Amino acid sequence: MGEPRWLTPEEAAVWKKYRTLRRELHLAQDRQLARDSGLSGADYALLAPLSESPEGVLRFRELALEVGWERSRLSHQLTRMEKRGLVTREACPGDARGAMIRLTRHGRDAIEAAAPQHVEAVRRLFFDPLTPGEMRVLEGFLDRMLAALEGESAAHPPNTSAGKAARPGFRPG
Amino acid sequence: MGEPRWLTPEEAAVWKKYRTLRRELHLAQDRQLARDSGLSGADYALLAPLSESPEGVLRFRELALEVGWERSRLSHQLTRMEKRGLVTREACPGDARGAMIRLTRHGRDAIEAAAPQHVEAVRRLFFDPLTPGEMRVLEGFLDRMLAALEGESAAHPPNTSAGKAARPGFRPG
DNA sequence: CTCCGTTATGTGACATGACAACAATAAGGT
DNA sequence: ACCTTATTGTTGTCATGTCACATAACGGAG
Repeated sequence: MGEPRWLTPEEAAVWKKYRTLRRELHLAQDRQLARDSGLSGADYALLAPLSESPEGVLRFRELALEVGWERSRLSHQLTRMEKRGLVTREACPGDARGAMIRLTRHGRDAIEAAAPQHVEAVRRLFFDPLTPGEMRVLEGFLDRMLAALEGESAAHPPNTSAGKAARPGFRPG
Repeated sequence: MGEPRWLTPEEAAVWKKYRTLRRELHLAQDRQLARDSGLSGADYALLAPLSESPEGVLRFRELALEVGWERSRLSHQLTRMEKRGLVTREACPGDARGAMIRLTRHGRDAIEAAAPQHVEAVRRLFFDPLTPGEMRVLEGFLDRMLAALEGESAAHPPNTSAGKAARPGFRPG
């Protein structure tokens, strides 16, 4: 092993800014959601795809694929949300192992009340500072970085991006 | 308040990719560190600035400023690291409130063993997929997004609305 | 010097999330 | 049918991180 390819000062600065942005943006959005609607970012991430599904119901497996979470994380989060009356679990017809996750009336009310202000926050903090040209550049290296990640741990997390095309709409979290 | 500025399909796709990248990159790096050196990302984040300071000592306040963490988070993490023998706490000369955080021998060994492989991972996953031009573009909007975040804590009206929301995910037009 | 607002750090309670081990069911080969 | 393997979810455990609050010491105004 030779000398590692240390970061240049410029690279170190960018890396530090990236990590700061990641932390602060995440925090700002969680706070905005909690303050304006009493939901956590995790709640919103799950309520959004559920609210977009035809009947407000998704199979556990489908929801996991949609949000790209590990199963245990999803299961824990659903347990917490079930306790708060946001979703319910039902048996899955045709597969006794499966679980259907259903949005409750309360859950739908919550996401619908939360969405406008949350979208506004995403715009203000993320898209408004971007020019259209920059957004394309951004998408380009998001794609390349995600591709680089695929090779990293071959069998670990469920891969969300490569599957179906994104539906028109909004799924923050 | 009128209709929210919902995300376009392109924006929604970029936003989803960004969140996926944030999650997967963070996870990949934590795993790389844990596997190769037994340190967590939080450990590394604190050991790095400590190891770069002249004596391997920083005042709590300086360390907090350096990494940008909340005080309580830093305090908790230092307690855990102290238990594992990575750092020690000492009194601060000249200010009885202060705490000096000192890297132990074990802590220095750990960060020095971890650094080469970690830097290599950062390169592979973050910088290698970027062209030099893209890196400058990236830095530009990192700066602008960070600036947008600064204004956030100041002005934000409490949740006055509860007005009826459009279906989350439904994009008008 | 005393009062008092500010600054510096610590703590407890709780939500979140990763990992590994488990239970149950489905699927597939022989 | 039988045995083996893969899929689906769930759970325990532990590290992390946030919030609200507690504590102590500094520093300036009177």
